[in-house]
Amino acid sequence: MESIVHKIRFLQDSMGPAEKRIADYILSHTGEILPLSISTLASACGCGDATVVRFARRLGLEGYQEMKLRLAAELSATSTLSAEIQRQDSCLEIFRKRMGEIQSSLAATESVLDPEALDKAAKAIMRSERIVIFGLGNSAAIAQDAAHKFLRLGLCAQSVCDNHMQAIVASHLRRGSVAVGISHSGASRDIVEALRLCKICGATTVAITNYGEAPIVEASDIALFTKSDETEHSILAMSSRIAQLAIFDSIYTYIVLNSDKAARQAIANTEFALQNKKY
Amino acid sequence: MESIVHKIRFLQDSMGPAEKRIADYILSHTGEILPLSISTLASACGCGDATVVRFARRLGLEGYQEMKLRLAAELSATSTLSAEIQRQDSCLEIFRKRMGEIQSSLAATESVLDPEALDKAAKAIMRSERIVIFGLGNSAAIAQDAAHKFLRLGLCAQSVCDNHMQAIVASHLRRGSVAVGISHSGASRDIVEALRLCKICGATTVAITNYGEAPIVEASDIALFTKSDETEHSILAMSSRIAQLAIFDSIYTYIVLNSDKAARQAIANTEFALQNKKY
DNA sequence: AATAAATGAAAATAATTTTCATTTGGAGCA
DNA sequence: TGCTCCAAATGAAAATTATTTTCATTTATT
Repeated sequence: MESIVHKIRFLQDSMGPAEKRIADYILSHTGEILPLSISTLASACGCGDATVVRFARRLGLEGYQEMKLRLAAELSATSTLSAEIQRQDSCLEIFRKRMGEIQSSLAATESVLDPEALDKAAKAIMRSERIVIFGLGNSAAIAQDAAHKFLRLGLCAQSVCDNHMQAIVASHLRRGSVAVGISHSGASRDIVEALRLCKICGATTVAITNYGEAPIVEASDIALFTKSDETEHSILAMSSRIAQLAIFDSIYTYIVLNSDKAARQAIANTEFALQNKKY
Repeated sequence: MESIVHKIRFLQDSMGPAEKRIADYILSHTGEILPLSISTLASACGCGDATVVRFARRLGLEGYQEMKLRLAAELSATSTLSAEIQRQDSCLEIFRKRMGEIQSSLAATESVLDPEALDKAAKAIMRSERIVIFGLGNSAAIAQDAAHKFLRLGLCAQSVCDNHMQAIVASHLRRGSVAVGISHSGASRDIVEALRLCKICGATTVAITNYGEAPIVEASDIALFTKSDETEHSILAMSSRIAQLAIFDSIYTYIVLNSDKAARQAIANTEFALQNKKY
């Protein structure tokens, strides 16, 4: 199940001029296609009806009808972002609108995430003998959450959220360790420095950031990018933080699925150990 | 913009028998309507084509076509939860599937969240002279993140993630303070005890949990519920954690929007103070 | 029995798909 | 270079299919 819009973009170059016009038109007027009949669309693109049908078939669909249905489905999935949060909104309305932002940020992150880098990071963490995760401010909570996850798996993980401690810990890492630095801006001085130090000491370094050009990227062996469009009120980069959480969660899940019985046992042990903390 | 399915359910009773059959059929075969032509559907419902058109018009739509488009859009919004995470999935595929879980958990949370309780909690926090947030394990990261947010607003907030400290801090609260306890299960002994103590001391207590019957609810003045369907691999209640984050984010945003200039200035000051921590 | 609402068959309209003749852009060759 | 041939691409129109409208009939209600 793939996105039609993606597919159009992908196949665009292998099309003849008339079909390419259709592709262009749909990509630039995606939202306005739905009410158009095939002949309206065809004449808007200066081509015959048949070409539109062929175009739909090329996308692997039954015909124009199905294309419209699929587009409708996709648009609804994408267009939750419409609503701007307003001053008089109730808290629940804000929640609802935030949901949309979260969703679109996750979708954007999915499209920029490098699949190989992600797998590589997961494998490195799974096999490492020690994992340290650096975060400050905003990102400290994420670092802590990630460490918590990995600890439950029985891995030797630790979050370090104090810039002095980060320097100290970094300087004692070695080959076989993995260091993860989290910084939305990618420009957090202490995090970047710590990661550089880790690299010098031979550890594998992973960066999680929102910006491709950021200093933190150079200090990392593996870079994982989130994506969020910061609007006025998302000063705290809320949705990029959720994308970060989701990245760690995927890595966690990947490790659970790909590790031996021992790791599963470790999870069970954790559960058991926590049982008597509850009513 | 209302849901077609909702509308059908709502209008169902005011319809004649033939239209009601259509309503029944659509409600019980929602997913299978899309490829059907109007006459196929009509004969499946034992009625004429015209009745189907009338049915669509009654829903406020142009005709059968538009109804199908709307249904397609709605279905896609609902049916993201389909994919189970599999052992051989790549990390990115896991990410993609997690996105769906997050989305459906947020939607479920939105539907169980009590709007008044949420506004009440936000107002209590906005006006309080001191805010403490309790979390342990999983929830510690959320508590920390929330405290971080409120601190940026210039509020007197603090996360406490050590059960001794929780008891100590709780015992010193008083009227005008707000205590927030986060526990997915709602049964975390230390959190519940701390919250009880807070209540005795006169503080306003807020609980964030996934279960309506949980002990933590009784210890709270205001209860906010998340909702997540825990499947096999969501042991760590990932998606409920995201719902918790989103709740705090909504509260944060609400406060930003509803407070005076001073709070906005506080945010700006925070940004400024952090500037020289970056490259 | 009178009336209004509901309904479906069939006609009218509209949309989509198929067919097929024409065009277009090379590739091969003298 | 100019020519022929071929395959791919294209659109007009025909054929098919789907949707909508009309209107006579049925059904329920007063």
